[in-house]
Amino acid sequence: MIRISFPDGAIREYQPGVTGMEIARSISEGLARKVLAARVNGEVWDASRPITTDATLSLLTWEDTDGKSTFWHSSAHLMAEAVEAIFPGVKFWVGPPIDKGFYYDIDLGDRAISEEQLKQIELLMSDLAKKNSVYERKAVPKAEAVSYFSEKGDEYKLDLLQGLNDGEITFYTQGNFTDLCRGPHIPHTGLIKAVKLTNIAGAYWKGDEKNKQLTRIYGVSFPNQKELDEYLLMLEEAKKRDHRKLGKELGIFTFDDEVGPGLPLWMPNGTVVIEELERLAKETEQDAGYKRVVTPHIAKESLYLTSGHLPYYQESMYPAMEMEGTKYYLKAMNCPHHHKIFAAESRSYKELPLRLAEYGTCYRYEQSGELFGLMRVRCLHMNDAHIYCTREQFADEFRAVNDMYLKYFKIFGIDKYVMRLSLHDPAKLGKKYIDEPELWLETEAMVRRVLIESNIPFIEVPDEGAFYGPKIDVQIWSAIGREFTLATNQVDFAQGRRFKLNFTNKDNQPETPLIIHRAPLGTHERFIGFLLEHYAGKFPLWLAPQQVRILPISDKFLPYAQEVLKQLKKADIRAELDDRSEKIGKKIRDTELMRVPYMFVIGEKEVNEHKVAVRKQGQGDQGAKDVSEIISILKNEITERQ
RNA sequence: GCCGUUGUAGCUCAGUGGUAGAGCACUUCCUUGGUAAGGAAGAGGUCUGGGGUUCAAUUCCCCAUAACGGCUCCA
Repeated sequence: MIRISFPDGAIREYQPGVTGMEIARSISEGLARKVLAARVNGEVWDASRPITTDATLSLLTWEDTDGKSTFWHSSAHLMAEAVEAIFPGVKFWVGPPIDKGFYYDIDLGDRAISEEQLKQIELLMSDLAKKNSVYERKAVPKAEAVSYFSEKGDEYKLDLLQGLNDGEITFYTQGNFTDLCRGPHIPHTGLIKAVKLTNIAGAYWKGDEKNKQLTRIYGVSFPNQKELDEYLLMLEEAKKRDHRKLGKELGIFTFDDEVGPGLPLWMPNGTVVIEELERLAKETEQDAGYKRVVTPHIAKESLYLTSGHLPYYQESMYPAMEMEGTKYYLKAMNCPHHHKIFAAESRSYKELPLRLAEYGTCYRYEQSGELFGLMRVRCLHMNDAHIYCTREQFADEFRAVNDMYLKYFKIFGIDKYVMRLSLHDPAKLGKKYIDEPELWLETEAMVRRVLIESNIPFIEVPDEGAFYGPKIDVQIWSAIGREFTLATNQVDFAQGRRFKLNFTNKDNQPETPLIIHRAPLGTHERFIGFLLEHYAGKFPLWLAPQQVRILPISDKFLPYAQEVLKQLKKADIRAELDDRSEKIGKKIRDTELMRVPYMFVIGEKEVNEHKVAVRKQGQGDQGAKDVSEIISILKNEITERQ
């Protein structure tokens, strides 16, 4: 007998060779029907795979992340079976589960899949699922696997096989489809009750743009129709939060073909948000000892040769313009300009840390296919600053920058993000990374220590650093699930030297400062795009382009409404008067749709009592208040940035 | 940049090988109504741009361009 330990601590004995499914059945039929896979000694297995030794066991269902992944992986195989039936002779690359669903990369030869055919594949998948085909696992000697795929002429699977050793190669077969696959899989196709193929896209083989492009089909599947319906509904809801849609509806920004792709035009409402963000940044930076600077949008070629950005990033910069025989570039980053301000005067250690801040305008020639609403643009305004400090000052400065991030995130209620510490790869020193092995290790350790001491959860990723030093990125996700770096905090021990920056230290010796690049609010573009989605267009009062709209019930009350408007403006509250001859219901609806936080309804009663009927966006009538009283409430809410 | 899809009024979208339509928005008039759409009339389009096929192209084909879905990239 073998001893099986369960997650609840129970230990039961079974015959050697018992399967996860058999154990499930011994517990209850209901459980057995739900089991998708089994975690045996920490490894996810087919529920049908025999267990021969003592083991810990968790039975995985749809409720488990690994259960879901297995389910989607099996769904990818089911899709492949359907695709192969409709397009005989296609070749498959890989078909993994992803965050929400699965995909399969397919070489269709010179064929293409139309939307209708996608529907057809989806229908066939449902039919095939109903056959309850079992996913059968078979261990195959490498030679046999190679000859199988050689015969098929499948260079993709042969390529996969190259990386595998004899003895670890398995095939899975369900219905008419056999695939080289590590597994595991769910018991049978009948568990897949609802399928939706979401989109078709091109994807480079092995993710390398030099390689051939395969066709990728994305899909998602569920154990019942209800969950699929809910998922589709959720997607619809997410689309409503999309900053591109909200930005248009709320008059925040627009694009124009004649201006150019990726060059946003900020409309009056969006400009208000920009100005409020800048006000916040200026206040915060002033408190933190920053000094503001302003630099031009262009610079001579030599500046970027000194910085090292040319030629490495030339492709991402707008082409040079030539003036009197000299090349000028639109700036893609502010740092070289700031370094020149540092270099403009002789510096003493007494001046450090020197913190130079600028909402700098940068232009980057992002690839056309990369542009994405406000999140990825070609003209951006960075909440940029560079801190020049000594090595001794570094940790404190870095910590202060981190504290600033957290302060901002609290104001905006940002809690869904991941802090990512990007490190260098020692093998690429001198190539991708500046060749300063000790400085790398030293600064990485400093950064890591600051994060740990500040109790900030973070993940570490190797080989993602900037060429001049390690960095911390704050990763966020857009409404439709795309990942972006919202803010960045970077160490730079390279550019100080490149620009021959130095300060005179206590020993009267020149010393190169360490530099911190930081952009806690990222760029106006990405940050406002993010905020639109984060707030679903409902900006807090202090950020709202329009804070109050006055809604007279009839034209008779316009004079009093004008009076109230005057008082609001005097109090520096962004207010407008809806003086259209519309009914109050209509005015309220329009104001609600524009997400104006406060409405002041004015009728006969309010005029007589010298009040306004306050209505809050999304919350309805709040009762009548004295004008001066509500103004002081709003002023407080604005000042506190609630 | 690559693969795929799309481009019709300010917005959302119908539609057709014989020079175009709806709703909302806009203008004017009527209405003066108490917490999410009052009524009427009107104005508004080089059907993304350029070529081609055709007696005739917004519609079919090609190229360009932009957006969208991905891939790649992201200082």
